[in-house]
Amino acid sequence: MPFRLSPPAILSLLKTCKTLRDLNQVHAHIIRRGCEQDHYLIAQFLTICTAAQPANVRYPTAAFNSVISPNIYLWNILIKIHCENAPLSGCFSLFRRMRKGGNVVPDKYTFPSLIKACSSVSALREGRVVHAAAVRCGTEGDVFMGSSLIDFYGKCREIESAWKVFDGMCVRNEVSWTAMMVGCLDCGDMDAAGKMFDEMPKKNDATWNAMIKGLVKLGDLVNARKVFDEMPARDAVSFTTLIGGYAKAGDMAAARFMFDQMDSKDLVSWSAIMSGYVQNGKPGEAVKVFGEMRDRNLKPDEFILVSLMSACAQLGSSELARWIESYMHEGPYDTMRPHVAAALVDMNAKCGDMARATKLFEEMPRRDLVSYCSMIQGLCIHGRGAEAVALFHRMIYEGVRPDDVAFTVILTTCSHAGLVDEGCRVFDLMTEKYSMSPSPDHYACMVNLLGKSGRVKAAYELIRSVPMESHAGAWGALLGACRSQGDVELGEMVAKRLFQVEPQNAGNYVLLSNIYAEAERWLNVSDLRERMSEKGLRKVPGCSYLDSTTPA
DNA sequence: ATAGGGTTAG
Repeated sequence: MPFRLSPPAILSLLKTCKTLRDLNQVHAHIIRRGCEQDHYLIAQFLTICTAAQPANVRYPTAAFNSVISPNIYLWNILIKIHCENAPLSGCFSLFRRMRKGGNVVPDKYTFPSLIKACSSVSALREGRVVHAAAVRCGTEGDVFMGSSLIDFYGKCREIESAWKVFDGMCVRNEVSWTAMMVGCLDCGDMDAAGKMFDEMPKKNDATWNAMIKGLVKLGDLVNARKVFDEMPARDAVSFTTLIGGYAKAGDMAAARFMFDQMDSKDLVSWSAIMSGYVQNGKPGEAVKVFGEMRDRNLKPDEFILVSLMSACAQLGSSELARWIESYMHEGPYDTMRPHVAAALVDMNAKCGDMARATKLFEEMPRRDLVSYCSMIQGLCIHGRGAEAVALFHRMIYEGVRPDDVAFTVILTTCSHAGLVDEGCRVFDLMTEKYSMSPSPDHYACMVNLLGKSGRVKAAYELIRSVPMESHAGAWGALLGACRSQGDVELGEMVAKRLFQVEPQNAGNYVLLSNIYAEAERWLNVSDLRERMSEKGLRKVPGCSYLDSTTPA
């Protein structure tokens, strides 16, 4: 390093930094030039450090630590960096360190980042401590402080506290009003939210978009669209929110219409339309959108690639899977991030490469619930039920708590593989150890499991005790089991219940009719046919999987 | 330098 750069030169060099290596070089210039105590330069350095390496708080912290007496400006930056990238405990120890020996007084810039860190993990107690500290420092009257507190209490579902802050503020702006309105929306209080929306003196894009999101969340797409249309200037967020709403409602035609109307699509909107297609079982469309995106020379981000991998898993295309993996290998993608790693495992398992899925799974730094489920399901698909059960227990042993989806996956696996005892044990585990109440899907799995092994009576006893309105699927599964076991008496009983719960479902009539037919009780068969036509029910014609891929 | 709005996996 032959030159001694002037501080302004260092600063302009700093702004070009991309990698840790670049930063190291600039840092060396700072030290060489003896600028380590230059507060302004160090402040810029910390900011750019974090922009380049968000997860790495050690480097900016080290640079900060070499400053002998950092001013409040520097402290605030470092605290913010920790609040956005490090565990809450670290943020608080830094805050304590500042208060004890920092020779500085926290100001109105110090607290909002701490509050935000608390709201991101719903740490109510800790947030109250910060609130109290801010009051002691006399900064509670600041608009930023008030707005972050409203957001915090809203996210912690402490709406009364949020109101108290809101009402106590002497100056409010759009952010304060919007945060309060979002608090009302999150509490499901649409009336209060609507009142806030109408009464607030000024709205900006975030306000309008928050209201659209609230309506979308309620499933009220008509009013969401109305607000969208009334909005003075719709931006990418407005479009994307509505696209997400249409996608969740299964209306991909409307989602696509919105998407096509956007004149400046950003990565998030591309991600939203792709995940919409994936959610609605249209993986081919998702892949097509990905192609359009690449035609425009846009670089996909991790969100988009996760959706693409999910689409690939649905297609089961090993060629595409290999392409995606090599594509990601060449780019700046972190395949160890939980969502990405889980998607990779799932894609490989569903595209037939269990060896690759296993390798990726075992190489993960920490295997999370979703990756475990992907692996268990993969083993199930490949007929390796016993290994799937073993993996499920390893997951629990590793301290990962199964949720309802995980239990559905493992129970389906047991049913698929005919592992009756194992399935029953898992079901007991769910209800006893984890005290979860089984969903209709769980009951349906158990009914299939017991039914397959001929224990239709046991299946009947299991679901008789739970309210049947919510368990039509399980009763349907039981009727199917009665059919395959040829149990006419139980079949009749089950069908009678189903006819009450789902009078429109022709499938139940057909199943019972088949049970009668197999028992050669033709009178009952024709009797049932008559009842069906009286109700105007017709069996929906079945079609093969191959036919269903090319719908009319 | 600080606060509010949209996208990801089983």
